[in-house]
Amino acid sequence: MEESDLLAFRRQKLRQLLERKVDPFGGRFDVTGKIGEVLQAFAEGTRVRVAGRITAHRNMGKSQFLDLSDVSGRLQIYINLKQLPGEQAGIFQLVDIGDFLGVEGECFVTKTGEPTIRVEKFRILSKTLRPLPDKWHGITDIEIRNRQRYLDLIANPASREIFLTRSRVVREIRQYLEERGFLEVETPMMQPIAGGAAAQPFKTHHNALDMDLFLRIAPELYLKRLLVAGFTKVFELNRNFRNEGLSRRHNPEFTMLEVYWAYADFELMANLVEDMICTLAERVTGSLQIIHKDSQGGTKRTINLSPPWRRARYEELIRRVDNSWYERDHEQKLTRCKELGVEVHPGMLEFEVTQQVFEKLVEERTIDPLFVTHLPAELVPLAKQNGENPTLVDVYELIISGQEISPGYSELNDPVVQRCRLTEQVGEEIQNLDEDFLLALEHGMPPAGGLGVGIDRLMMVLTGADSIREVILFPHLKPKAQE
RNA sequence: GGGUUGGUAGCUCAACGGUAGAGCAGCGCCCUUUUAAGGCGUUGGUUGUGGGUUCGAGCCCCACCCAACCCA
Repeated sequence: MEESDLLAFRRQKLRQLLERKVDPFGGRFDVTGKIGEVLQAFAEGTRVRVAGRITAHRNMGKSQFLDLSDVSGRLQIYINLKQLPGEQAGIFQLVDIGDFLGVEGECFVTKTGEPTIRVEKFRILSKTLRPLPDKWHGITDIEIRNRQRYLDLIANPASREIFLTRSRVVREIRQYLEERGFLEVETPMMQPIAGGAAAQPFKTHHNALDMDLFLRIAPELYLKRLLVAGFTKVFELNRNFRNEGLSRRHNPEFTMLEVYWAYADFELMANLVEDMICTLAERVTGSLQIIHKDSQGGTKRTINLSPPWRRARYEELIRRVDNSWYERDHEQKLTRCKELGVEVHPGMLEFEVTQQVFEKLVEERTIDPLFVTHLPAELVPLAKQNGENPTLVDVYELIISGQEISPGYSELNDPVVQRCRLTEQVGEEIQNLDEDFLLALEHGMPPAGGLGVGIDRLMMVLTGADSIREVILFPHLKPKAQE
C-alpha cells in the first residue's frame, strides 16, 4: 500500500527530529495546570507551563499564533521565531497541527484581547503521524465518530460536552445516594444463573471450574441477598449485559443504577427517583427545563422536569386511549388495535396486546415525566402484588421523552409466592431457577422498595441525544470488515 | 431479515450520461498581534467492490460490502 504524501511528510519530519537528537515523543512535562485551569487563573506577567495538542496554526511569518487544546479548553500561544533560544526555531519548523507540545512562557493579552502565552521555550511531547480532522467541520461521519471516538472528541465540542456531562451525572448520583445513607456495593457480573430480568444473557466459561457462567443481565437478586443480610440501603451503579440486537436504544452492555431501600415501598422509591433526577438535572444542566435541539439548532422538544411528576394507573392510561378497552374480548381488542394503528401478532396474549397499545399510544407519546403505576402482574414477576387487587403489582414505571427511564417496585419478599412466580417465568427451563436466591429469601427479606435507572437512557434525556451510541464512549459496533 | 437513504481527495462537500472540482489540511514562497488569519503558487482520486448497458458511467441497471434511519 502506498503512503499518501500527507503521511510521508509527517514521517519525514519525525526522522528529521531524530537526526537533530530531539525525542519526538517527549516525556514528563510538569504543567501549571490543565489548559482550562490556566485560563481561569490567567494573569498578565505570570509565567506558566502548559501542554496540549496543537489544534490551529496562524502563521504570520516571524510571528506565529497556535492554539493549544485539551479536554478542558483551548489556549492561544504566541511564538516569535527570533526570540526562541538556540536550535528551537529550527525544530519548530518540524511541528505540525495535531502534535502535542509543552510550552513555557509569560502570560500576556494580545491587542485583540485574547489571553496568550509568549513562548520562551517549548518541547515536542508527541509527534503525530496523521492529520487531525477538518478544523471547522469536524467529523460528521457517524461511523468514524463512533469507531474512532478520540477523533470525535478532539473535533466535536458537543460530543465532549456529552461525555463530560455523563461523568458529572454519575458522580452526582453517587453523591446524592451516599448523602442519604445508601451504601455502594459491588455484586457479581459473572453469575451461574442470569436472573433479575427477562433477557438473553451472554455466556462465558470458567476453565478451572469447567463451568459455564453468564454475564449478568441485572444485579437485582444479589442486592436482595444483601437486604437479607441486614443492609437497609444499598445501591450498585455498574454495567449489565444483554444479548440482544443493537438499536438506537440498545447497546449490549449498558449502565444501570439499582437502589434497594428496606421498609420502603414503590411510592417512596418514586419520590426518591423524582427528587434525584431533579437534583441531577439542576446541578448538571442548571435547569429543570431540558431542551432537545435538532441538527439545525431548532427546538425538537422541551421536557419539563418540574415536580411533582404526574402519576397515573396503567388501567386509567389505557382507558384514556379507549374507554371500553377492558370490556372488549380478545378478538375485539385485536380489531381495535387495527383501528388505532397498533401492530399486533395473532399469537399475542391478552396482556401483551394491551401492553402493545400502552407502548405505542401512551409511552411513545409521553414527553414530560410520568409515573405509571399498578401494572398488570404478568409484566413484572419480581414485584409485590397489590393488597386490594392481586392481578396488579405495586410498581411504578417512569417514562420520560417516550422511553422507560426507571422502574420501581415494592419488592416481593414472600419466598413461597416468589418461587411460584419465578417458576412460571422460567417455564420448562427449570435449571434456570435461582435456588440459591430462593434459599436466601426463606431466611427472610424485609419488605423493601427497589428502583433501577438506565443511565444511558437518562443521559439521552438530559443531553437530547437521539441514539444511545452518542452517550456511550465506545459503543458496540459490528466489527469492521477485514480486507 | 425487509424497506428507505447514503458511500467522491486526509477532512467537509460539489459535479445534466460528455475532460472529476472547491474549501480546509498538506507542500513552496511573502508577511512581527492573528482568531476558520491573509496573499501568490502547488501536490493529491482505481468516485465502496464486482459485473452489465452505452460511442462514453461518479451518475443508468444487477449483485455484493459498509453505514444511518424506519420496520420485524
